[in-house]
Amino acid sequence: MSGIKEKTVAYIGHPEWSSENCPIRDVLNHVSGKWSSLLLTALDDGPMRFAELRRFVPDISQRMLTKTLRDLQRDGYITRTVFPTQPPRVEYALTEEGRSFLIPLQGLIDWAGENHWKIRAARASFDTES
Amino acid sequence: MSGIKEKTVAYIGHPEWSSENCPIRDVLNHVSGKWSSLLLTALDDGPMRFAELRRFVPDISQRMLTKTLRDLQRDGYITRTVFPTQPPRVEYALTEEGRSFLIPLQGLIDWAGENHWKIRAARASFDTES
DNA sequence: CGGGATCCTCTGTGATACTG
DNA sequence: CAGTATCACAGAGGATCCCG
Repeated sequence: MSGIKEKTVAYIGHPEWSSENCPIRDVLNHVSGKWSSLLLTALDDGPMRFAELRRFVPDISQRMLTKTLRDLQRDGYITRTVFPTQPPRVEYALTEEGRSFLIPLQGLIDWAGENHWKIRAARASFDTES
Repeated sequence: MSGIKEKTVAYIGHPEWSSENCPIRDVLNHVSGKWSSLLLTALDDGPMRFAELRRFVPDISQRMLTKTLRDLQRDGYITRTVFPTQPPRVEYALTEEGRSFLIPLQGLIDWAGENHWKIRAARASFDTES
């Protein structure tokens, strides 16, 4: 009995929190985004530039990289620093908030690494039975 | 230094894991779903019936409830048991896998509960500055 | 280098009505 | 009660071209 339900109920019950306003959903929607968690983990070792991030996540489009970074900045997970050189230099770095978020996120990533084979197996079994 | 980047790189680097096959993305896509994590936490106290879950999450549509439950079952997070009574009775329950998933999930939910005000504040500040 | 602007596709989600 | 079927839509994400 972990008590997870009670904590969740406290939010769901409140009509005020329903859907949009629910803080849980609010946070989860960022983990959810196809690239958010990836970019946050990329910045764990220190600031990175736009092109560096693009190389780190080879299959992201420029559009999505820009958009995801702006969203993360908007929510205070990262900072964006422009150095007025020629050519321009822009660095992205984790905030304290972003860094603290990596802790619970890592728990999830570890779980995924250890259990994804079970998921695949379950899925395969489910699909053949149907 | 949490080492989260190295663990992630191990997956991203591998061409084999890119996007679809990446186990991290695979798991995160389920936490992401608008209702998945909510339903999993709901089942933490024990099995529940379809209508019970619907009452627990008032703003979910029948369609999404059905679909999300089937997806969770497919991936082995929950079981679906049909009692051939009249009227029919169907119970959903966590598997061991589903139960173990709640542990890292709770870490994220706790973080959300503690930090969502910072996110809101950062967002508001970002929007007014622009 | 670090994006912005535009157009397009596809998936997730919702509303509604119907069924064993 | 516990769903299925159909239609509709918004937004996520991608492709491409352009710019200071």
